[in-house]
Amino acid sequence: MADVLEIERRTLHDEVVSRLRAMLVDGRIAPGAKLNERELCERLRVSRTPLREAIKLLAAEGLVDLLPNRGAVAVRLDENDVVHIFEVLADLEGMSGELAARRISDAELGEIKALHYDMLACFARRDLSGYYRINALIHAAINNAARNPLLTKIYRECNARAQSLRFRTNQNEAKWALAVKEHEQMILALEAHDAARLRAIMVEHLLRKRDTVLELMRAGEIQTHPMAAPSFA
Amino acid sequence: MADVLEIERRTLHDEVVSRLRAMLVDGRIAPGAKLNERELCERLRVSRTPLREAIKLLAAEGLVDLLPNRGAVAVRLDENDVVHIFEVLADLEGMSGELAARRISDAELGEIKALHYDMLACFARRDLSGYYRINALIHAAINNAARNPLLTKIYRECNARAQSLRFRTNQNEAKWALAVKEHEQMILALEAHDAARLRAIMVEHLLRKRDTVLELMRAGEIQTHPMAAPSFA
DNA sequence: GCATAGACTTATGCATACAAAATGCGCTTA
DNA sequence: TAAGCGCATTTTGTATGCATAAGTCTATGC
Repeated sequence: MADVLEIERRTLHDEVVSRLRAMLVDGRIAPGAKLNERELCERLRVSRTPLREAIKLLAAEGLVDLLPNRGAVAVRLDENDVVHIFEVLADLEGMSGELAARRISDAELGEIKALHYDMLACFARRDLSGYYRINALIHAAINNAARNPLLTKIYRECNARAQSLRFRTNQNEAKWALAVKEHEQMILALEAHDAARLRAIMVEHLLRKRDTVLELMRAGEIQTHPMAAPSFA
Repeated sequence: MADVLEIERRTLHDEVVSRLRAMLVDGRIAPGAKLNERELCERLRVSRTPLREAIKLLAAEGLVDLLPNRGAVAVRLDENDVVHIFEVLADLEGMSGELAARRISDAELGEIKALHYDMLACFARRDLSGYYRINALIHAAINNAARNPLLTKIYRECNARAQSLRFRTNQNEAKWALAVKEHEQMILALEAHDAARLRAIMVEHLLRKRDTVLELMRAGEIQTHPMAAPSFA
C-alpha cells in the first residue's frame, strides 16, 4: 500500500475556521455583518470556545475586525484597503512568477498549459464562472511551482481578503480579451524560464485587475456599503 | 486638550499574545520547547481560555506548531524553512524599498539618515547589540515609508519568524563592513527616489543575510537542535 | 531479557457557568 | 418633544469542569 490513509483528526476549531472563512469569502456573511456568537454557535453546532478561537484566527487573517467587548464584524474594505491589498498581491504574484519560471518542472508546465486551454474554452463560451475558477487554478499552480510554502500561505491569505470583495472583473469584453492575452504571455515566459519577464507580466496583470476593481467600487458595483440587511442569510 | 487619552482596553488574550510572542522571539521559550498550558497559565496568571486563544493565533503566525491532542511546541526551523522565510522576506523588503523610494517624505528621509548615523556610531564602537537595534529601526522606518499597512503586517510576521532563530550575523568584520556599505547605498537610493535600485539593494541585502544565517546554522552556531533542556527558563 | 498489554496519570479539547460590559427601552424631566 | 437617566436584557470575556486522547509505568508472558 502506498501510504497510510491520512487519519482525519481535524479539531473542531479548525473545522470552524474553514467553514467561517468560506462563509466570509463567498459572501454568506456580508461585509460589515456582525458575527453573533450565540447565533453562529447554533448554526455551526459548536460551543462558544472553538467558535471564539476560530474568530480570533480569522481576525489575524484580516477577514474580520475585532471590536473589544463588542464582538467581531466581517471586514468591509474601502478603496485604500483595496489599493493596499492589490499592491501586496501584485508583488506576491510577481514573486511567484519569478520563482516559478526558475523552478517549474515540465510536468507542472504541461498541466498549466492544459489549464490555459481549458480557460480559453471558457473564454470562447463566455463562461465567466468557469473562467474564474480555472484562472484561480492557474494562479495557484504558478504559485505552487515557486516551491515556497510560506509564500503560498501568505498568497492565499491575501487572496482571501481580496476575494471577500466578490468582484467580477472581465465583464468588459476588451478587458477580458486583454487578460487572456496576458495569460498567454505568462505561458510563454514560463516556457522560456524568463523569471524577470514573468514577474513583470504578473505584476502588470494584477495592477490591471486592481484598477478594474477600483472602477467597479466607484461605480457602486461591489457591495461594500452599509447594508440594508446587516445580518446574513 | 489635544486628544482624548486612548483608553487602555486590551483584552486578556491580546495581552497574552503579545507576551507569548515576545517569549518565543527572544528565546525565553526555546525552539522545540513544549508549551504546557497549565504551566503557562500559572506563569501568565490567566486561565486556559485566553491562553489557548493566544496559542492558536501564534500558530497562525507560524511561531508555534499545533499538534492535535498533544498541544503546541515552539517552531524549530530547518534549513529549508530558513530559505523560504528569507526568500519571502527579501521580496517584502524589496517591495518596501521600491514603494518607500517613491513615497518617502523629507522628514522621514531625514529621520532615517539620522538613524543611519547612529548605526555608524555603533559600528565604529563595535556595539553589535546597538547596531542590531538601530538596524531594525531603519528597516522598520523604510517599511513604514512604503505606506502600506498590510505590507507592514506581513513584514512584521515574517520578521518575527526569522527573529525566532536569534541569529547574530555581522560577527565577521568584512561582512559587517559590507552590510554597512549596503545601508549607505540604501540611503543614496532613497534620496534619489530610485525605486528599482532600492528594491535591488534590499533584496541583495537580505539574500546576503540569508546566506550568512545558513552558514551559521551549518556551523551549529544557531540553536535549532534537540535541546538539552527542552523546557524554558 | 525484551516486548507488550493494561491500568493509571496527565494534558488537551470542548462545553458550560459565571462576571462584566454594552445595548435597548421606557420613564422622567426640562 | 427631545434629551438624559436607570434598569433589564443581551452579549462578550474569562474561568472552570468534564470527557477523551496521549503518555507512562509496571507487570506479565514469551
